[in-house]
Amino acid sequence: MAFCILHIALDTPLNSGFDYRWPCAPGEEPAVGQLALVNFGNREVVGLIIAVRHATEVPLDKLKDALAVRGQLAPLTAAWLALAAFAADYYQRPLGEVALPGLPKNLRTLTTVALDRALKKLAKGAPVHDGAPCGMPALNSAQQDAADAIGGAVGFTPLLLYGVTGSGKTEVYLQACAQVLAREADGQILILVPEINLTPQLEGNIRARFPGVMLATLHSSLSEGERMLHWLAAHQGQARIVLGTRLAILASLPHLKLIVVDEEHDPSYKQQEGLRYSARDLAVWRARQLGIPIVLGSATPSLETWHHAHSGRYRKLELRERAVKDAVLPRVTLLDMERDKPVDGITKQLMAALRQRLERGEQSLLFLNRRGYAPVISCEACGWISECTRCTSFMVLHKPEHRLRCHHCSLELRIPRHCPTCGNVDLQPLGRGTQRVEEGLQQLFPEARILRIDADSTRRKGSAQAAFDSVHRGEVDILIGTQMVAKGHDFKKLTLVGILNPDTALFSQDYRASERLFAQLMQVAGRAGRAARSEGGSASEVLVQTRYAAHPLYAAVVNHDYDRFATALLEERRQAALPPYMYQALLRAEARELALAIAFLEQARDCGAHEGITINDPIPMTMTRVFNVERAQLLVESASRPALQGFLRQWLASLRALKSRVKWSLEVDPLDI
DNA sequence: AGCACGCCGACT
DNA sequence: GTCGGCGTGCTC
Repeated sequence: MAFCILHIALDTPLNSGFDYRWPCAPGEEPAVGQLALVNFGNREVVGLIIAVRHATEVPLDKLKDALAVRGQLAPLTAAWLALAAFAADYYQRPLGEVALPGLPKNLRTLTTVALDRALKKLAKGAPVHDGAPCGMPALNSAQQDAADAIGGAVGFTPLLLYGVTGSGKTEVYLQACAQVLAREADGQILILVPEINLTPQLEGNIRARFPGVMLATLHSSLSEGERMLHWLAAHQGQARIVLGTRLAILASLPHLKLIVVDEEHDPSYKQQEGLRYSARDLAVWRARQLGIPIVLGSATPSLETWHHAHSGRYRKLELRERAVKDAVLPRVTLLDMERDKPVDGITKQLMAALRQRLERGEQSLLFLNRRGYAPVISCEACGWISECTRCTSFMVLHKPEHRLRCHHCSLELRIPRHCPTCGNVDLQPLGRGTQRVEEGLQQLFPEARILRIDADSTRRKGSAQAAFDSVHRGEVDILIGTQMVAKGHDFKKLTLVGILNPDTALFSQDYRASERLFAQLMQVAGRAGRAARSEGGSASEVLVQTRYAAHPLYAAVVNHDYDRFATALLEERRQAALPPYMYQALLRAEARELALAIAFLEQARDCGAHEGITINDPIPMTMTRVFNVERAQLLVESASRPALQGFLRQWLASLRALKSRVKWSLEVDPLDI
């Protein structure tokens, strides 16, 4: 019997290509990009055929026969395989580890019968939404120009859609989508959003706008069954719009014609474990490879994107006004905490503003990016503080649960009655989290309806949605929340945003902290005053409590001037030789003893040397210990991306050869250093 | 990563 | 005499 050799990528950390025999007549070989079921070790796994050959260097007695080829499924396209290969190469991981986890699990584990059933379900009539088409709202001229520029772009065209919150970026996306759908008979569009809780809103918009057009969503909270159905709908070209979070960048989209990355600056586009890819960067690569336009939308673009837009690599489309007529940007005022000492974390001026909204029946939002009651408790007598025994961090006081909790290893303790070192019973909470602010507010405004939204208050499934709904229905006067409340929601009756304690980010070690703080302040400020004044909306304002009212970042926030701020920041980065003027990779090591991790990194430092590459000294991570594991890292830099890529490839080979017992990993383009 | 094989301490 | 600890090494 004639056979061919299938070169198959498997989800293994090392050397992901394995050869298998497949009995078949000449001319009837399976296609590259098809999935195959094989015996690997003593288990059955599904792999991806990446080459079909007639010879192999593997000794014939080692070769096994592949068990089955999933012939009923169209092969993944060469373009998709190229994307996976690029990502594997760029992030220095084996191909199988990139390609296979990107596929729905059911595709890998399902019996052929179940797969056939799913395919039949899709063939019979995909879940297409119908309903009365609703018309496109009129765009202002800047929006129209932007939509036309996107819709009419030919070939690889990266566009930055730069517009303040409320300037109507979503409308621009939708109208550009309409143009592309109308022009490209079976064209597909990929829309990426940063978080799952933003999808329902946009999903509703898209369904209403494009009745009869199939929309598939891809994000981590789908059930496995749904995920496979949606993935297949995209893979077979039935879904013409795919809306998803970062993992959707690896969706199979054979007729992709436009990519939209909304809030492109958002850190959640960066995967923070396993394959640490940037969905935004892969999206740009994918657009270039396919020769299609890509829109990166943001009110506060990442400095990388800003840099490209100003060097001419990306085209900048700007929306200067809020889209709703008469809606103006909220007035931002700094409240100097040195002059107006806060009580219960709230200054007199902010308190007066809250009282005024209560009297007018309007809503207020207080933003504090710190959950729990207090970040630490301490003994005033001996100076003991509630440190985690497993991490380099503090145990946070959670008063409603009567617990101390470590936010890094989730160690929980009952609140000690007395100091563990000196026995003093007077243990004091230091600092202020959302729970404590909520408690203070209830005393200050006993008549107000106060709601706290943070990861603790929304632990149960669906409770976040329920909380937001009750705000929308006007059942809440004062909303207090962490970054969970900063994104996406338009609260029509909200006219006051108070920012309680943003200063810590100003003096952070992390050079990206100020960029992130600005984006966060703009985003949370954007929750206010979205309704038009002519529709009864009143002037809305943002009050920022700070001890550093003279800081240039706050001046830029007050003036809504991201241009100047970003341009100045970019110049600082250039002078300090930081990204985007420098390309970085981070080697991390972890061990029970810090010295072991450092020793490994020193070995790593000494076994690599290369022209144009800077290898820094190993340093312990800021949070050295997490869950009793000590961590250290080593930064590698180069002004040339290709040089860095070339170096990393050979460096990793020598690191593997060290056969160290220390657990290590490499991150390319790290966000947090 | 899994999952074997493999060589040394406490149990029916 | 076995059960099982997790150290080393392979998977076409």
